[in-house]
Amino acid sequence: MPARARNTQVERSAAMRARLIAAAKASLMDSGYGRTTAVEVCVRAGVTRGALFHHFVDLSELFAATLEEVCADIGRRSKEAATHADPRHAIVAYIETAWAGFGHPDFKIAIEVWLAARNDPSLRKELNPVIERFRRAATPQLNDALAARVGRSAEDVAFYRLVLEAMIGMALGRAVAPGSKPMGHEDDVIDLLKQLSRNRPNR
Amino acid sequence: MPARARNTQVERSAAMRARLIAAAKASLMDSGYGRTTAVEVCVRAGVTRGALFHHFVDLSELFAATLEEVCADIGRRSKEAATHADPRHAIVAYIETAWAGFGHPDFKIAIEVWLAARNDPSLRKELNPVIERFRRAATPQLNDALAARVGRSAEDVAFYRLVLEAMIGMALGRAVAPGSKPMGHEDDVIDLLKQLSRNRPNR
DNA sequence: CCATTTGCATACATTCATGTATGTATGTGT
DNA sequence: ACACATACATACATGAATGTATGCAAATGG
Repeated sequence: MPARARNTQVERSAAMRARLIAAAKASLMDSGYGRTTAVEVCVRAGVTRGALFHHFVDLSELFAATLEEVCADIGRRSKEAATHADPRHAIVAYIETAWAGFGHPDFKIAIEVWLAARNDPSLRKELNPVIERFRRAATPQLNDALAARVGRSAEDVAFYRLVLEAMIGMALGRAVAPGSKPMGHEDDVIDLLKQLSRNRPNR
Repeated sequence: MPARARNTQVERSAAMRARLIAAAKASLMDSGYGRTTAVEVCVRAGVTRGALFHHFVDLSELFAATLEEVCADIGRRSKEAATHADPRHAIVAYIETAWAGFGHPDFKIAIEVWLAARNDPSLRKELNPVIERFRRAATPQLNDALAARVGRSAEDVAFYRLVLEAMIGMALGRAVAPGSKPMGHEDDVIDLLKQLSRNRPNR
């Protein structure tokens, strides 16, 4: 294949699509869903709305793609963190990997879109597959690999839920804080969770 | 004072104001902030927008009044629950009273408005006093009565934060669930928290 | 090298929500 | 009873956001 002077058309197209998604993420990050309009996204991406509606038939489709990317990021970060996690305590390791995902500022994007989907039926329909996949992945009864890590007894599952809900609560707190700044006590809570998990009756 | 055949003007005015707030709560509850418009509220209240803008100069003002009422409800429910709570374990009692507030479906209304305030500067300005009051009330370092209940050591505060964040996480989960239905594991998590608090090193 | 597709911009039509200005009837104080 | 205020409705002006239809230049392929 001959060396091309410029990028091929499909490459630039994919790059534009990625730029639009990145712009949507940025806008969601610091303006929230309510103010993430088509023009807002396009201004950030440096294109007109023509470009946007060429790549996405709908705003809902753009948001779905955005949520998908954010979820993928969360998963990737968690996976990457898992390689460094404490191998002796499965739950402690899980806490670290999960917090690598939920504790990241980008999780605010997921919250924004997710919450918005409740109201907009079109958006909800578009987001449904992504959300459902995420929900299944986070439910020990439906995800055996997860159950293997966090345990299967009722107490284990309850503790797992506690960990998750606390993380989500802190992520929400960050999302509503001006500038999405982390609250002061996040690390304290995570440390406490690890400590509690170490002291739990053995499985 | 002679018995009046009809309500006085100010009474009916206050009733109308209350009806508008109730309509806003209902709309926020099942349509979310994004779809809670002036017409939506007024249709539910059975009046025209003239009535709304007569009682509230702004939509932001309506939302502020709504959030204030919801926060008051939460406080009232917590206070009421406190009379029934376990008197032997302060933290256990606190968990019960707090969950009486956060666990109530109406908390979704607070989440909706609160999150929206991040984007809308006018709304944020209007809501700021209510939010700030709430934040102070929920911070042991700033609320001595609370500190007396949950403890003052670093570990105590961390545990208190864990309780709170988990409750908020569950409230959010309920808010994004279709129909705002409670998730299955809420009571399990609350029970676990109580159990954990009983096993904590004494203060 | 020409025909066609692709990628994006421009312009338009439509919807919808806000806020304001104005009108009116009913209650209220003197 | 009369002047005035209050409570709400009606009508209007404006702005913003969406989605679509159209236009054009560049890339692709036969």
